[in-house]
Amino acid sequence: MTLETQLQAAAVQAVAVLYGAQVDAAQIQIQKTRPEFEGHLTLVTFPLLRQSHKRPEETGEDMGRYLKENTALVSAYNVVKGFLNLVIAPQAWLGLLDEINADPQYGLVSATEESPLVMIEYSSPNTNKPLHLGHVRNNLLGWAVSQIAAANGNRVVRTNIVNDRGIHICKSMLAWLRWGNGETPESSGKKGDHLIGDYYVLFDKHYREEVHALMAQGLSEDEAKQEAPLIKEAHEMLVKWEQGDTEVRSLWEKMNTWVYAGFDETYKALGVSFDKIYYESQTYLEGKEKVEEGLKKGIFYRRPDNSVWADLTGEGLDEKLLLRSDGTSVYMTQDIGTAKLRFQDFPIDKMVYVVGNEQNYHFQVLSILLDKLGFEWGKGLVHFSYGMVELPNGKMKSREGTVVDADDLVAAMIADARATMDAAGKNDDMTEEEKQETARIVGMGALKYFLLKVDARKNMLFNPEESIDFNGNTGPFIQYTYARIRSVLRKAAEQGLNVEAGLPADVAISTKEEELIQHMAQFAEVVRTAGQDCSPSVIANYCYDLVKEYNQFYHDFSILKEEDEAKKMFRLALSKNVAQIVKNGMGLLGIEMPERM
RNA sequence: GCUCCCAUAGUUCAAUGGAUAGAACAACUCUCUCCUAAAGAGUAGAUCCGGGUUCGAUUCCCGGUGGGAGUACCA
Repeated sequence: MTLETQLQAAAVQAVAVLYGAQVDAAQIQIQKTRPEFEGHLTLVTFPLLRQSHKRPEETGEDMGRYLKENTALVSAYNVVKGFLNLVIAPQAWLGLLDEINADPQYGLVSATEESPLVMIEYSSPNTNKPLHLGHVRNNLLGWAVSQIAAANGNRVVRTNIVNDRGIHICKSMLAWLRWGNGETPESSGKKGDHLIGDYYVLFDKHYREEVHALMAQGLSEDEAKQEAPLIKEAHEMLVKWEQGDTEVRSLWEKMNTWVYAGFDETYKALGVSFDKIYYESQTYLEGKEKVEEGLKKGIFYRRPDNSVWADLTGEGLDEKLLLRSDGTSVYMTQDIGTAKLRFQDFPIDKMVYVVGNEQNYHFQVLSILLDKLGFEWGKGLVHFSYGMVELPNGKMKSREGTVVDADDLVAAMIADARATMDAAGKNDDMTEEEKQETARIVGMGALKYFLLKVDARKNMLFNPEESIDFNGNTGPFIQYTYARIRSVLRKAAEQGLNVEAGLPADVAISTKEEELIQHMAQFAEVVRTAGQDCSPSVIANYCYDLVKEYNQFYHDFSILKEEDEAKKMFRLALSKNVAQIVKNGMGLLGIEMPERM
């Protein structure tokens, strides 16, 4: 139990005894004491005035006296206006550190058989082009959210819905047939997803030429876009695909295989994985069935042109198309089908979709539709909506060639980490493999931390130069502190000091050390709140704050040269636990910690 | 047009309705005989505008202004 919750409980009791009133624990506001005042934790008395019928200062005095006399937690207090500053007793700090020290998983909760099952969908790529920076944010957020959910005692199923069918795939296929000369990943030396992406771009280039030519002949832009021979051919190919044409299907399968091999490499580099992958080619028919079912039940209606719609004007939204007049399915139909299959496969309690905020409306509608169709978790589905990643010179636009490719980015980050390491020259005794592995951990740590420290909901700016900065609020700064602590602990072990043996029972601790323990203990609460809000950025900023605080502390003295044996052991234990907590926290974000760097 | 989101130092980001709005980067000063200086200490610098709600507002509500997204028989 954290200090805050213990204090809250005691304060509830105090109010009952002093004022004979019942208050909720949530009504007891505890916060960290501002540095300019004496104390560790501060109780805000304003919310209690209704119960005490006294002025804020008097209420603070009453509460402070009660807490000091009746609990072992508080050793002193002072009142400033409506704020009751509490000094926590040294023994309480030692007890807390003991608690943290005893549990390497401190703050993390494991799932049991009865835990809620949370399914998290993320990544969800199209198979016609390689992953870019926007996907990277999605993948890293998805992974972090799933880790945090698991650390909050949920059973987690990570899932991916691959958009492997549709007109966009046909465009790549057509371009490859026409201009590819049988090129393969092996023959070209390109990653499969990049190869297919190149043909997608090639299609677009020729298609636009055709459109321009037609417009020169007097057609309007819309007409030209529809009448261009290439797009007509792509549509024909899509129809053949739907009919199961063997030639088209086998080409489609071949090219998808290339793309998946490419994606797997990227996923591996990003350190993400999935428990269950769904493919739209397998779910879109299910969606049609479900829509027909809804039609029979009268939830949806058919228009004279044969298209099927849902009327959501009662919910304050528009009418939404579910099946085209030719009977083919749209995006929404597929998501309904995927939901159906997932529900068959897993006893889902909660569904989380990690998808960009440009689809807020889509998920608002999906939630209502799933609910109408009888999915229990439909109403409560969570759209974990994240903002776009912008570049200093504007948005990423594939047509303008301003897309940041995921693989290029990963390679650049690792190369840069390696260059920085080599320049620092502290790794001269490492083998080449060790150097490369450390560079990978640090480079990826920089990238992941940069993307995860920002509130997911907000659009963010990705400045390539700043992202590879290793100073300040960055992943490598945190990793560096970790590596330094590990170094100290190694040296301590060489001197025969056993840090694993419990804490010294009796040692004088400084104010800074108390604050550090307080900060560490907060980790449990941070993980809990981050889990409720699905918020990786909260974890990231916590790790940074803790490490920054430790660094200030660390420079005040030399641990291994400390004369007092008990103090030395205490400080080693403190350091060890800071490292452990930071490692756990960063682990939730998918960021590894190097033993050396 | 309609709907939704965002607005904080020069820049990138923080702040369950709480005390004097925190960091980092960039700028300017200092600190390596020292467990890893990829560090630490210091100086300067901000809540878009106007109302409201209350003990108290960056936070909640209303109205502006400025940015972004959605509004397709695309996915």
